[in-house]
Amino acid sequence: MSEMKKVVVDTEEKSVVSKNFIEQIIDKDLAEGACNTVQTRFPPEPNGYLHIGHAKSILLNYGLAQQYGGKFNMRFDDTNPTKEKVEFVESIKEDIKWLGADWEDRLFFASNYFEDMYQGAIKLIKKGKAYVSDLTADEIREYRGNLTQVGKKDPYSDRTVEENLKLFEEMYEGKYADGEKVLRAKIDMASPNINMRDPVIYRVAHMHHHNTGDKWCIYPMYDYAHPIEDAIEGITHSICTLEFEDHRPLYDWVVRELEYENPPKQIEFAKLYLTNVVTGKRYIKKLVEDGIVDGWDDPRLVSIAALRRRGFTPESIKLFVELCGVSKSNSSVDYAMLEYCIREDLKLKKPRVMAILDPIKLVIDNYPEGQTEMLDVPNNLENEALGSRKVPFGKELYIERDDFMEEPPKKYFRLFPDNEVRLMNAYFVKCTSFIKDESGKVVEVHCTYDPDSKGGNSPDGRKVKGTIHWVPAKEALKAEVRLYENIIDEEKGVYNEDGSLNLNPNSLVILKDSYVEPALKDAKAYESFQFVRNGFFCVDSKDSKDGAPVFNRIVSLKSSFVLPKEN
RNA sequence: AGGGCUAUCGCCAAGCGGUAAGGCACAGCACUUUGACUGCUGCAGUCGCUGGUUCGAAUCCAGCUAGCCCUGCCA
Repeated sequence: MSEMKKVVVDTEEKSVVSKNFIEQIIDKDLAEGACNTVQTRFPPEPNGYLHIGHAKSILLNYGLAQQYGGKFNMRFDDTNPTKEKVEFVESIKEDIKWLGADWEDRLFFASNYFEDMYQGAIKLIKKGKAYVSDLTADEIREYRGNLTQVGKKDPYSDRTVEENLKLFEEMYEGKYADGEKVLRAKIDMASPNINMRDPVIYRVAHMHHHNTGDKWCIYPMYDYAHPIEDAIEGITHSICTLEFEDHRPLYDWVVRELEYENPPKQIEFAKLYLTNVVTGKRYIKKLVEDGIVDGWDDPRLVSIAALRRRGFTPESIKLFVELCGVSKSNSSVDYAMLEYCIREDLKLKKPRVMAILDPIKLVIDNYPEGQTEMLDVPNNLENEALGSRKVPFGKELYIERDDFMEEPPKKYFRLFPDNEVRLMNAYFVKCTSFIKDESGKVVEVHCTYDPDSKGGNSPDGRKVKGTIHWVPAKEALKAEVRLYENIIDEEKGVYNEDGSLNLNPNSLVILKDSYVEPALKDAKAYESFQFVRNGFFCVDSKDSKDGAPVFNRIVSLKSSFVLPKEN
């Protein structure tokens, strides 16, 4: 795995790849002695599946730790039992491992710090910096004011330290019902930053917690809990997304009032958005419910599980995240960039095999009846280490329907009457005739081959312009192939005017009559290949059966060939 | 009495007062047993707008405009 070194000074070119703004902050902190090591973390709430956006955060945090010789923690931010589920902690761990971010022995749960947080709250109360309020949720909202109006003093904010201590302990003991009392930080009801208007830091929730069971019935709020979690773990740079910028004053307030040494620093960056994809939980939920996708890991989605199933690799995602960069401006990265990354990762690593997606039969009239030759075909011309394989060749083959035209337009150099092309890795072949059915559809193409051109070159030195791929009709394996397009209709954007998703009706095309080389019969789940001229494909992990793989197209190959429009 | 943040090519993104990096996309040429790959070439006379400071401004100052975020006992 390559180092995530950013300051690559190419002595030849004298070019310098500059650091992103977070690296610049860390460099400065290190230089000024604000910290002498780097400790980062990824702190998801276990309330859903991870997606490509999370991958950016994971890889950013992990990469920074690596780059600075620091450490990376995995931490579940499980401070709200009403939303969290164990099934998600497992899937999240699996996804992060797959991405290659290694937390070593540092797997933590915010819930393991509940005692520290409780003690911290008592400390705040004793300092006169927190109080118990009896206001209802509605009243708190009302007292808070709004964007243009300052808040009003909470009538309970003048309770004595002793009274607050007693009340808070009673909250802890379970004397109060959910919502009856909260603990508030005493800051400034007139602050222009609404987060500072005496934020609630503890609420009552009589609920079973996946980690702490029934031990607690009061739970800390994110704004109070998060800085404590970071401080306890010795996090130096607490990296989160832009929407938390307004929370930073509160983050700093907590760290300061609780008097933590080596206070962690919160840094915010812009989330990764991709064009033409859906990441919203409720939208995906609806897609699943409506049967439009077959689950959270449907290959058209961009959850980590979906990307994995589609055939993306951790390396490709890492490359993608690096190419996207890190900044503070909201942006939406073109899906084409992701496609570039997976092609880039796979092109030298995977065997290039032949598969016919939409078959039409090709008969070589002068080829001996019943003869089969086993051709030795290199797996990847650009990577000899991948070796070679045997591909049977015979009188009857399948070729792509697109590779034959009765009346070709200009610049068409595939098969058409009287034209000679090369069958990849095999022979030159010249089209002699074709057969149509009653409806006029071509059902069979006939040709003759040049026995001297075995391997794909003619000894007389004549050239052909086109090379097409094929599969032996008898030995080929019939396989289901699934072609994908963005689930969103690219022309009109993600949402319709009524807020519904603007779905692409062609996002999934299932081909039931495709043929692949016999060598692919035992391909295993997640194994991927380049289907020459058709793209990169991956064996579906859900629907493949032994000896009957189903192939997902990960991405097509680029192509500058466009068939001229009819008429 | 609103606050915070952002704005550089179609999409990302460097740039940190000395005269617009790079990647993706796109286009063209060459090569080609993948119309792929690879190689080469092209692709911002200008940095949201308007003023100002300066020998010099994307960079500093002022004012404006646009977009995003914030009024959970969610994270």
